[in-house]
Amino acid sequence: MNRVLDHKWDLDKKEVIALQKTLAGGVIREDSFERLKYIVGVDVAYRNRDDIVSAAAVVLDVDTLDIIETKTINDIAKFPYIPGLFSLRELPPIINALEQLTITPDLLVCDGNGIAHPRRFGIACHLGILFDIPAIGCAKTRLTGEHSQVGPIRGDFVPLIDRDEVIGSVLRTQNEIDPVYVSPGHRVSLETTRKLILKLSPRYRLPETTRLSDRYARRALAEI
DNA sequence: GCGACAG
DNA sequence: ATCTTGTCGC
Ligand SMILES: [Mg+2]
Repeated sequence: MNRVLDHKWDLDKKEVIALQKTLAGGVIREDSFERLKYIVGVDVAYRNRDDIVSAAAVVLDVDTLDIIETKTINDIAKFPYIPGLFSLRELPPIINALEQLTITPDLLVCDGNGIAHPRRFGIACHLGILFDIPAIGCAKTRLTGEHSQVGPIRGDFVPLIDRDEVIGSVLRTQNEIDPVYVSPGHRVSLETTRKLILKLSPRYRLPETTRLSDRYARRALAEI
């Protein structure tokens, strides 16, 4: 698969924020896709000792959740982790892994937020925009936004709100288990984002895409 | 200035 | 996210 857009990555904090504000204008928050058959989960594993990182892209069939294709790559971290600028650290290796895939996936699932971000441009938006492919984000903890308490049953959810705007959902994927924070990344609506994450999380708190990509990335890092 | 803060 | 020893359980 190939990018339809690219930009400089060697930027300082100030430049990244400016870039996010510019690219955020291109994010599409409504459903805009033909089909959602092949779903790809992406994640990165880190080794602090030498800053070597491994990224994995795992393609699943959305209906059976069977693994269709997987690719892993090794790289070096070139940007620190800064809340709000997460995509600059994690996206380079992820893009590298995605470009190794022979299949062009219909949906990108990120381990982090989409528009549930201070500038409405989390990692799922950034990745979705670069490939112009539908994307959604599923974070384990909150970055920004407020919400009321969510019900205890799988499927229960409450809106995540920031500055009078709904930016995502706090979704219970398993009964009695901590909820996740889901938000649109690109070309997917709030409702479809919830429906997809729920479908991808039939047995565990996190979607299979996130669980598998995390596992493959760590396995690759352990081998070098 | 203080507190918050995806992975 | 990673670091980090032993320890509990199947
Ligand atoms: Mg991760």
